Amino acid sequence: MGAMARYNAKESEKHWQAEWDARALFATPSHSDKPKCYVLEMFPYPSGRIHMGHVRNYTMGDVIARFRRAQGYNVLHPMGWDAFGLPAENAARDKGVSPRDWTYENIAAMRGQLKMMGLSLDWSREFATCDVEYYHQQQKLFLDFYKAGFVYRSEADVNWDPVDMTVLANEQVIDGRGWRSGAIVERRKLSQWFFKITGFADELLQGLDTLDRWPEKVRVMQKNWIGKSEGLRFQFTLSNQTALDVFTTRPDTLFGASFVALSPEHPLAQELAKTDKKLAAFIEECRHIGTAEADIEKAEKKGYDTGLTAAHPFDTNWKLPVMVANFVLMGYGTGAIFGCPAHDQRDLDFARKYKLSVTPVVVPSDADPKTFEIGKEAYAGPGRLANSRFLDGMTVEQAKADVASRLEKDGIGERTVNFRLRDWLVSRQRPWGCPIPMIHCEKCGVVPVPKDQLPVKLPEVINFNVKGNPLDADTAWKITTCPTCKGHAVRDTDTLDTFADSSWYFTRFTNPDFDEPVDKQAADYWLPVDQYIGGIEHAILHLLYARYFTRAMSKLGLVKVAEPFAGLFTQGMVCHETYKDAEGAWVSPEEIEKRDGKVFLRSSGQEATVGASEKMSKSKKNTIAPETIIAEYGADTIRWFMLSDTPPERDIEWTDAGAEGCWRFVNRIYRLCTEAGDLPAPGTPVSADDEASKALRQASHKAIAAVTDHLEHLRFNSAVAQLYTLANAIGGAEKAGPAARREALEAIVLLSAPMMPHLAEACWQALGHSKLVAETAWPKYDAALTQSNSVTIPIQVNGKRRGEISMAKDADSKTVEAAALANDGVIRALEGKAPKKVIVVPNRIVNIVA
RNA sequence: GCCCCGGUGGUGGAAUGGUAGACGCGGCGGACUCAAAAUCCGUUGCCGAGAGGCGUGGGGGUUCAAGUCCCUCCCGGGGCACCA
Repeated sequence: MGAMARYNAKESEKHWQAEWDARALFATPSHSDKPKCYVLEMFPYPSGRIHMGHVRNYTMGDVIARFRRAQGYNVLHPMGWDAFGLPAENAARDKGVSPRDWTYENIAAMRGQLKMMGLSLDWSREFATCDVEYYHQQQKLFLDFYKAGFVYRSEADVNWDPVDMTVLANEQVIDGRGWRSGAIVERRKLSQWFFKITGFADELLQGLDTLDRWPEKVRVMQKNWIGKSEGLRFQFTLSNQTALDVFTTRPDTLFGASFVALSPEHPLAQELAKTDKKLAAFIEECRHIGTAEADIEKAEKKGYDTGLTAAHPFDTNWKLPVMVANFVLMGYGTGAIFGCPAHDQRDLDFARKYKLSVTPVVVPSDADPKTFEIGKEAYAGPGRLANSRFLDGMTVEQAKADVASRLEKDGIGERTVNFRLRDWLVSRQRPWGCPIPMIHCEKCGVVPVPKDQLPVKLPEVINFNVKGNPLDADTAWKITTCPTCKGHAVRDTDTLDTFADSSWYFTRFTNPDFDEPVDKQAADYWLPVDQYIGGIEHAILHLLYARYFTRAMSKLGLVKVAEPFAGLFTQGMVCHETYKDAEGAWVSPEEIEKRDGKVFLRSSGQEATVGASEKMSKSKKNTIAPETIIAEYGADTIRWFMLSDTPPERDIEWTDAGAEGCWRFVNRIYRLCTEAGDLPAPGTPVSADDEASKALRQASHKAIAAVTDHLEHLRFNSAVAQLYTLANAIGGAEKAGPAARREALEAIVLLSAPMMPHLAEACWQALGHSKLVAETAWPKYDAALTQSNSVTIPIQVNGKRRGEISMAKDADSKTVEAAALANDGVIRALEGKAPKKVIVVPNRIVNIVA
């Protein structure tokens, strides 16, 4: 045994990364007899540096990729860059650099940082969405979608900055003002491109049921977002002889109606406001309550009586007042409703305020219809109809169907399905995105760019010293000829929402060099992604858009699958303590030091206050730079930290003490392997001859079984705990034979390899192997060795633990019962009483009922 | 308001209805050292000298047995929101 050698992570990691590269171990072959496994993490925006969130995300993905590779799968594990978007434009404007150069420089820097993490990525497939070749293929897809009728053009509101003469993204509008100019933002109508995602609303909803390896939470969020509701659309005839369309999901409550309400934005309300100043003022008031004040006014239901009445469809003598109400949304249904206060809380609040009638028409089964009354709470549950003429006695479902059928027969109603989901507006008036391959001709109108004239490339130089969209101002780029009539025409100067870029990149990874968007053979082999990993913040939009794209592509015959991600995992955030100085300004972790459980500023020695642990963010100055940690301890330590202790779906807190603990463990494994003493040659068969060897062998095989199972289920923290347990067993097994010790050491190296791949290679070499761990199969366990042949069985008396006995495994119940009753603690607890009943659960527990 | 998750030692967290607190961090005691670091050994839910008692947010229930299942309430986090 030599002096304790410390593991030189820096040198070792560089060395093994070079070895993996030299053997191209992670380049995925296009043909293989092995089963496939596609592991993917959400690709990053190239901001310039990786952060702890990336480290956590990519570590988890890498563990799965390496684990599956060792298990004999053909693994695809690619990486790329979500490279279009606003930050590059901002950098270009602020620093005068080209967005292209800025982006590619950031990519180079981040690629270097990711490589330092030792991720088993197939870098040969790397691309950025701003690569001409990628957006070229995306333009072809856009044209395919257009041809198939998945794309249409329509007017839509945009945020317009009248000073900068530009369209703003929602996040660029702060308190109603442009973030850069400070000008009050106006709403403007522009002709915009839409993807008709609503055409797939039902499919996208039903598809959720097939995604059994998605978090329930995400499926619920998507379901709510799509927001399907089935109901009835029908007409009221108003006192001014016009017809008013309303939508309801509760046609059964029609006899409980006490008013009809319009959205303030409803055309009829607008029309009436022209001659009714008070109504105009009310509508104006509603408009103001819009966003910020909504919280203050906190949902007080308000209305205005238009003086019109609506005739009840089943009794034309029955007149309902027509109100304009602030809680009716124009964007949902028809923008008009009938109110049934007894069975809808909003309607009830409204009715009480304006003293409208409240008639219960659905009575719960445990209530008496004669006396059932509505107080402050509307009743929305099941029951039988009452006060409803021909509907009386029916269930809610029966009454819904009956009303719908009658109104359909009368020709004034129709059953409809309503979705909350809207079509996807994809036009962006921005220069750093995928140009929309369309041409506007004075004579021919909107004409697609013929595929053989693609790509529509972004200009080499984008001039930001203009008002508005640089592409629009670039006449040389914009002016073109019409592909149809050869006449004067201009290009569409909008680019696609960057969510489009990330909606099919995983498909492109299956063959990124193909000269069409999709190599069907490759895509059909690799898709769906078996395990997708990313942040919960993408639970709705990115994942829904990607699902939509895949379905649309599937309809076009480009891919076989309808659902792109068979398995989804959403990891938690990385948090850190926050610090503030005496003035209340945020202070970064590097600026403080801890002494005697207190925190002081390094610069002044002043005491600082410690705040809650929060998501690492620049604004709260509580970030830790991954490269600093890697430089200090190496990539394996930071990877191990990210996997330890905290379940992967929860938020993890970065602590220095925890990082040091991880580094100590790295060294402990290294020492166990390098100071193992004499071991038999690799491959020597093991037999358990003595107790100590047998115990160690059992520990090894239990660990193999447990770690394998935990990794299968992404329980990284539990896998980590098992490895600590095995390390403890090896450390305490001086008496075990050399063969059993070799077996245990090899197990711990192979099992920890997906998490700490560089350390594993160094240890594997120290154990005398010439092949790399990255080329070595996952260890197998001997089931006989995962169980001991004697078991400790606790004995309870009346459910309280009073003793324990050691028994042979699978000993028969009578023997166990006799031993239990003979136990001292049990005898004491029984106090001479005879047991009434003895429950023996084999190998687990005995409970004596006295 | 509705829909999801959560609530376990000082702390992060384990636990197919069957020994609550595995494993890590931290603490305490010790060994080695001139000393420190590193390392190693022991110990560590609470009360109690001990026997023992009490303990998984509160209350109730099912069961031989409940952190786990059921009811109810409280607290924290997330999502959606006047969606008719």
